[in-house]
Amino acid sequence: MESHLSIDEVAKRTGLTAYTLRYYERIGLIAPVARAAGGQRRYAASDMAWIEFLLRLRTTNMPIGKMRSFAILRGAGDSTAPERRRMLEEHLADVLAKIEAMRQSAGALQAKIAYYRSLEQSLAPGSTSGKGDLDEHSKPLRTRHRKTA
Amino acid sequence: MESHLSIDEVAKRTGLTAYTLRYYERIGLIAPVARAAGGQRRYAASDMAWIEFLLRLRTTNMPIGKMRSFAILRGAGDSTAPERRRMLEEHLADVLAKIEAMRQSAGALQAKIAYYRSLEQSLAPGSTSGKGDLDEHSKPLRTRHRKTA
DNA sequence: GCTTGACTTAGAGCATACTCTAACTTCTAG
DNA sequence: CTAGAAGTTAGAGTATGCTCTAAGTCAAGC
Repeated sequence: MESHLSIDEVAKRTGLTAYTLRYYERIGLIAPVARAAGGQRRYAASDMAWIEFLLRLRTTNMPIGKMRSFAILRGAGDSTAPERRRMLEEHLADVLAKIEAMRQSAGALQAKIAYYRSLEQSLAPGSTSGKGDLDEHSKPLRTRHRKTA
Repeated sequence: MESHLSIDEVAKRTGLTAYTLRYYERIGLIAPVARAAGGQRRYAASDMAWIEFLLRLRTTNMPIGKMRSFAILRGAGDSTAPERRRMLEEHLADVLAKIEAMRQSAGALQAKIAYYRSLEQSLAPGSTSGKGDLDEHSKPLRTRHRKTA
């Protein structure tokens, strides 16, 4: 295990930029990383594991503020494990709901695409029936955004 | 069909705020809505259908800029249908990829939660073996963010 | 006629998440 | 020894997506 990666190495491996890695450290998402002589960052394997976990949270749209809270709890020791678990459970529920919402909408997009295809069929050859306004369908929709918390 | 909803009605039905509805109209996401005497907006059923479609795009994280492009093509008539279809197909591919990424990460979260649970088991009763640093696992990760376009 | 309340507009302000600049230091190679 | 590449910091700037304010208009009720 190479427990001494430079910031550029880490950037390459994680897909984050060096800017972002420093930013995450500044705001407390990543604990202060070890330094080589001269002050350069040297990332340990444990730093990498944590960053990878952060990226999982980011992939699932956890806001940075919550990631920070989580990071702080983590820094406070094992006694915060239950609270961290609860945070993850809550987040997971959000994630699963979001996945389901996206699946639904992906289905609607597929239907729309199919509709466009059939429309192109009836327009391309020479059917002069081109006077339908398009966009005649959509299933009911239920979304709620504001003041739901 | 009540083809004459006020902005507040539409806000209630869509979960958007009146602010957001006006904003969407201003930036060209929604075509200028019909007005009652006095200038007040009156949304037709077709407006509602379009807004619901926009919400599908939003749910699937399409940026407003792309929605705008789509809206403009739509306003340009049926001849732009093929291009719109291509846009949707591209977007759908993104969405499916995102869903898969989220599914993966949701799995990792579940594993983490299970880990916390077992940890709590071994910490709660009175096992004084509480000196493991936690967080010892994570599967490989592959993400790419910058300069991939 | 006057107030009230819901609407209108243009434009300012805010939250989130980076992204970059400026000025400086330090390591490495020739 | 010196040039260049790569790193450092604090802080400014940018993109996105709203969200709200200020000032004004309009219809309806008292």
